[in-house]
Amino acid sequence: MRRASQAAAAARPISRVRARTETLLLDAALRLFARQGVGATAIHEIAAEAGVSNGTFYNYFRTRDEVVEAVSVRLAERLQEEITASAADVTDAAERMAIGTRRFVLQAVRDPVWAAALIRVSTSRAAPLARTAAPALHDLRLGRRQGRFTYRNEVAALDLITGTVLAGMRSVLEGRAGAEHPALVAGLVLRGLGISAAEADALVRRPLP
Amino acid sequence: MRRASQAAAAARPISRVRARTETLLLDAALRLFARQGVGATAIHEIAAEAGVSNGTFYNYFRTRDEVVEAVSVRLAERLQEEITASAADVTDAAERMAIGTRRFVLQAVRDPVWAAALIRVSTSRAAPLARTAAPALHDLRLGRRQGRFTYRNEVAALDLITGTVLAGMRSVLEGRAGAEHPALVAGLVLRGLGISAAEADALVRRPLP
Amino acid sequence: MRRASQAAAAARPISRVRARTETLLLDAALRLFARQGVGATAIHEIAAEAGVSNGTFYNYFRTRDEVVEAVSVRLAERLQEEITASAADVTDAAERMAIGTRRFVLQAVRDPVWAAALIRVSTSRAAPLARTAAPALHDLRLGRRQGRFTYRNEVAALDLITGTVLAGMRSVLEGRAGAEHPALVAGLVLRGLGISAAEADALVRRPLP
Amino acid sequence: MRRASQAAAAARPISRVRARTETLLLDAALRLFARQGVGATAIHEIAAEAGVSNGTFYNYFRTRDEVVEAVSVRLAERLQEEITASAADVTDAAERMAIGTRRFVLQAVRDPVWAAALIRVSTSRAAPLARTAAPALHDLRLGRRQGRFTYRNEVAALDLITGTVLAGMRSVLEGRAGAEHPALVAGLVLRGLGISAAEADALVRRPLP
DNA sequence: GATGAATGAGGATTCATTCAT
DNA sequence: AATGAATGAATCCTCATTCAT
Repeated sequence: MRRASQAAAAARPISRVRARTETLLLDAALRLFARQGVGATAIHEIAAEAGVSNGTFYNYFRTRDEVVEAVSVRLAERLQEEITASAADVTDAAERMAIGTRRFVLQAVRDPVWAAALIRVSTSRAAPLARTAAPALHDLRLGRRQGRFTYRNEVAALDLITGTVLAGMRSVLEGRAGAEHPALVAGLVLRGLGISAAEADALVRRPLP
Repeated sequence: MRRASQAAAAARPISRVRARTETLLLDAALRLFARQGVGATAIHEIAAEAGVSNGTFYNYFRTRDEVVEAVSVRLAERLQEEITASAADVTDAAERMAIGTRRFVLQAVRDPVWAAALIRVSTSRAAPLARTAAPALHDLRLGRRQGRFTYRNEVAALDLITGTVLAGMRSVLEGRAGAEHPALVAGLVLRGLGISAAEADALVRRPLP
Repeated sequence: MRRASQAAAAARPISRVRARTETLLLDAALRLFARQGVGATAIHEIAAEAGVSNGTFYNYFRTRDEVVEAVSVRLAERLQEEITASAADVTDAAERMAIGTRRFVLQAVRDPVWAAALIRVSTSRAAPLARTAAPALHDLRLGRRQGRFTYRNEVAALDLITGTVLAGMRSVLEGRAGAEHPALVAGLVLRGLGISAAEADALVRRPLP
Repeated sequence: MRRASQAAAAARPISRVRARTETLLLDAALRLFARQGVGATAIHEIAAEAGVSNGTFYNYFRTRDEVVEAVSVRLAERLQEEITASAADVTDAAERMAIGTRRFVLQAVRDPVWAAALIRVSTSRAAPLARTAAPALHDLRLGRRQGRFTYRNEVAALDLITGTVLAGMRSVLEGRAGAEHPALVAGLVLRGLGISAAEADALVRRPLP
């Protein structure tokens, strides 16, 4: 991030109208990606869903990939806030993990559109997954340092976490899961990371912050 | 009109030529799905890859979804054989699970095309996943009856198994994983299902049958 | 019609099987033309409707136009028989016309498939109309010689006859007409040709031969 | 956001450009339907004839049937004007009929493209015929109330009028008819409706308004 | 004679993108 | 900033026709 670009940005403050239209477009894209998937969503549909004209889209994004990218960033940002807000002052890695995994699956219950978009986007592009998984990786390492988690390989442990959580979200979206699903999924992940069954149970029963 | 020909006509014996062309098309589709994903593969590409003309495709499949379906079935069938052959006379559910999960991830090492296609297809359609997961479900239930696995919810346990294995396969395909990955992934899954770390380690070290 | 071709035909008498398959194909084509129109009927549909394979069609007709032509001829031939048989020994042109026009419209009641095919074919090609109209033209001229019909122009008079009869057939096919329609249509045509209303009425009430 | 623009947006004011392109496309379609028939006209031909690109067509019509429908409406509209303008202040139904039928056939002489399109369209779809025939039906009923026409059945009488006129137009288009054809056809129709030959002759000789 | 697999030209349709207003 | 008309490449799909068996 160079000074110059910052200065340029400062020089032409984004107008309120422009910001609003961009939000309309991003929200529309997110809804459609969730509903129909990334590949099946046409640009004119996004424009129509946002209530603007076809051409307006191109005042904001140059290509379709650019919207997909922007939507991913937006999804990731919401995640970050989610994670940060939830577990800011929790220091035990196991507890952090219990919170994070449950929040994700819970979010699929609360905001299926968001969850569907996350799944859709994360299966269509490899990049954003890394971004989304960053906090998990952080807690994983923390847990090992704290002697809470025992695992031989970081990549495999991340597979356990991200794979199980994503599958859990899908189960929620497809109606196979009950209200307990966030806790159940979190419990299995914790056991996989070496937490005893009893403690895992206890951890996932604590109220979410 | 002889009996034989009548019977033959009723059975609609698929001609050798027809069977061969269908195989060419399915193999071509599988390769392309693996390489580019389902959504990004045009029908004329499949035809070209199979070395037949554009129109020939439509003598075999009516729509693109129909090929996707056929490819999934084919992938699932290969799995079934794989699983069945590998663990036919293993009775301990934990050992069966150790075999099955390792075989899947190992298969991603050995046949990346197959693995990529499986991942691509399983994220683009919900249906075939159930088919693929059937043996896992069987072993899961068996393990509970045998007192080997402890889990509170079947759906969540399946999320653990399928999610982790799929993520493990992705890690292999994307070059993040080493030669041990099949065993590592299997070990984490077993621990998640309640097997002790020590025993899980032992189970995933046994040579594959 | 040259001797040579007759001799040739005699030399290779059309096999019973061949004649039968041709009939199957022509009947199938006629049904489909009636049902869907000439333009919307694919050759493989004709083959399927006839219960033979795709390629067999081409053992009988070289192009699609050839079937259309053959169907028209067949339609015209049936007409000729119809007309000839019905009015063979009727000498009064007005009565012949009363019979011919009624027979056509009546045929639409009795064999809607035939009628629909005739309409479909006669609007898609100009040629067969002339063939079909030949007997009407003959009776028209006869009537003038007999002093029964008064009209100033032959083309216009033919327009009256063929136009009204075709429109009458359409009304029958489209369900707008009752059982009396053949007689009603015939009566109007006769009056148009100069027969008094009273006599026209009497003529179209006579039983058909 | 001003009132005016809101109202305008609600009314969706068809832009001048849009209206012009639509006219180009409709005119092009009409010419091609006349020249080659409805079924033999490809959409890219219409676009080319109109001088616009292939895709532009689809900004105006969703399917080919939609253009056919639009062309029929357009033809029918022109008819209405024709009829209305010609016979606005003629009260005698027989005279109105003499005018209407002659105008139609005359129009085939003057604007063969229009006439060919009308014939092509009216034989390919049933619906618009009703629209076109509406004025004829009106005059028919008027004539019966005035005691000018005698006919037993309305459907049959309409068959006489529309059938004969269409056949007359075809004769004109196919070069079988002379300059008198409009009057000749009209005369035959009138006689069919019960007008005496002498009076019919007189009526169809009057100059057209 | 019959079969049906293969062909490929041609038509229908979609959609990302440009641009003048 | 927004509009929406126009574009044309790309894809899907159909179907008449050929030909080896």
